[in-house]
Amino acid sequence: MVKHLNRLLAALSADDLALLELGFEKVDLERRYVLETPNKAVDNVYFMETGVASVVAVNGRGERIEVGLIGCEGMSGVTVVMGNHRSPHSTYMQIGGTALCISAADLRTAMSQSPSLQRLLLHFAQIFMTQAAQTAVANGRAKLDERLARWLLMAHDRVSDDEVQLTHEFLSVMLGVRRASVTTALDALKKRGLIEVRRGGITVLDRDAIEKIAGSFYGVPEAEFRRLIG
Amino acid sequence: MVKHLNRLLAALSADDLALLELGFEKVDLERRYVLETPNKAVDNVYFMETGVASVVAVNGRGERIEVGLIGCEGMSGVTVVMGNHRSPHSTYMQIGGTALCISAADLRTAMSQSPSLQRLLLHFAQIFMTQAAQTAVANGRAKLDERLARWLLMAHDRVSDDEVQLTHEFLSVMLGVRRASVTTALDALKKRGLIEVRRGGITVLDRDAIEKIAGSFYGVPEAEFRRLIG
DNA sequence: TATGCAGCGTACGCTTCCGTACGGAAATAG
DNA sequence: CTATTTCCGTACGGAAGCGTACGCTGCATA
Repeated sequence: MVKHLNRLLAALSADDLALLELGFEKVDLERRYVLETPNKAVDNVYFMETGVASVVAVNGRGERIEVGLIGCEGMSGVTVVMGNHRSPHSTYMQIGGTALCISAADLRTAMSQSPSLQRLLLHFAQIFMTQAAQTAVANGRAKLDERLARWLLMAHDRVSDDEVQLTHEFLSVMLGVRRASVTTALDALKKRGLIEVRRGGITVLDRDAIEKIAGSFYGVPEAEFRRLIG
Repeated sequence: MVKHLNRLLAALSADDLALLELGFEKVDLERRYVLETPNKAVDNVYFMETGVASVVAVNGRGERIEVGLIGCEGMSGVTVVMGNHRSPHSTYMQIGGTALCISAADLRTAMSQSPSLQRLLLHFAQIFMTQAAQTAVANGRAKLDERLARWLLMAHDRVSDDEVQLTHEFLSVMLGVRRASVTTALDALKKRGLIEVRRGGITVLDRDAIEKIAGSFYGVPEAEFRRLIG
């Protein structure tokens, strides 16, 4: 039996997995690929294998900011799990990768047939909600270097090696700050030898030290994941 | 038949309501009363009638900040609806009031007996999640006056008259800023004639103008509520 | 090999909000 | 009625991050 790269699928029973696998299609998702559009029905749900997607909100001034991050530990389309068809946020790939795609209709059917499947996906929805809440905490209370550290750790958790491939520009959208502020903050980490910065990529060198900077702004949803899914 | 003050209960069918009403107990909730404690099992769930409760997170420095607001449109214990027993946040009364209280166990039983009840409560959970996400947006992108306007509007939606009873100190915890910053920001609104400020209370005089200040930082979860629950 | 562009480093004045703090006014208790 | 506590108004220096902008560099294309 093939082990799934996606940690939600890896946690499912063989029966529940079988319910989903009929509808699965493996897809490549390039950077900037749009998984969900605000207030439009969600047609497909993606169980990420590699790569990272962001859930992003836009305000009235056209400014964007990230409210959630999804990688191999999760899925897009949490709204579908909650019995809904759309959400006010957009979701797109931040770092390219692959995923198993299933139609929202097929997922709904599978969930209605298996309480244990529904249970697991609802648990993930709660973790995702906790992530959004902790993002609110970080945005309200943390300094830029702490928020940057938090984001790097969350991204690091979701990539296979130590390299996070993205530009300062993208990162600035995630954090809701200027591109120049990101450059400066990254430079501070670089000078302390905690990361390596290249054009279009950041390599994590000293994760422990970065965790110290992030402090309690990192780790709450991650602990919930371990508790609820394992 | 008695109409329920709580808007979730008001939206339920007679059958679903009957499932819950056996377990209900009407309770008075004073300001500062704690409904949920971080990482402890949730014993009771409250369908608010009057008053306002806050879901609050604490960071490693002991600073607090609000991630969600609950009034007559909702319930505490969203975590129970998602099939869980606890959450990393605390919930307590911000403005005293009354609620219908039901044990988490009874709520779980009722939900398992009625898919339509589960559906409605899940819809509320999604609205609550949207609120947390929008709080992240506001904390990351909005200026203090915008966030204050947003909070006043959300509180105003949840009280019967135009008076919101709370101190600057409480409000500063909600917004995650200094008490003095709240005083200054309120003063600016007062000078424009949009609110009246008294010791321990704020009266909304010109809601439309306050909505203009809040801009798109207010209204997203409210629209979701209308769409999903009505 | 030249050209263009996306991405990065840096700089400067400015705004917002913080940390701290002091004093006065309104409510509450003795 | 006095004492005490809670709450509110205000002030000042300072830090963080913004808006803007200019120039350099690595990579891709022709």
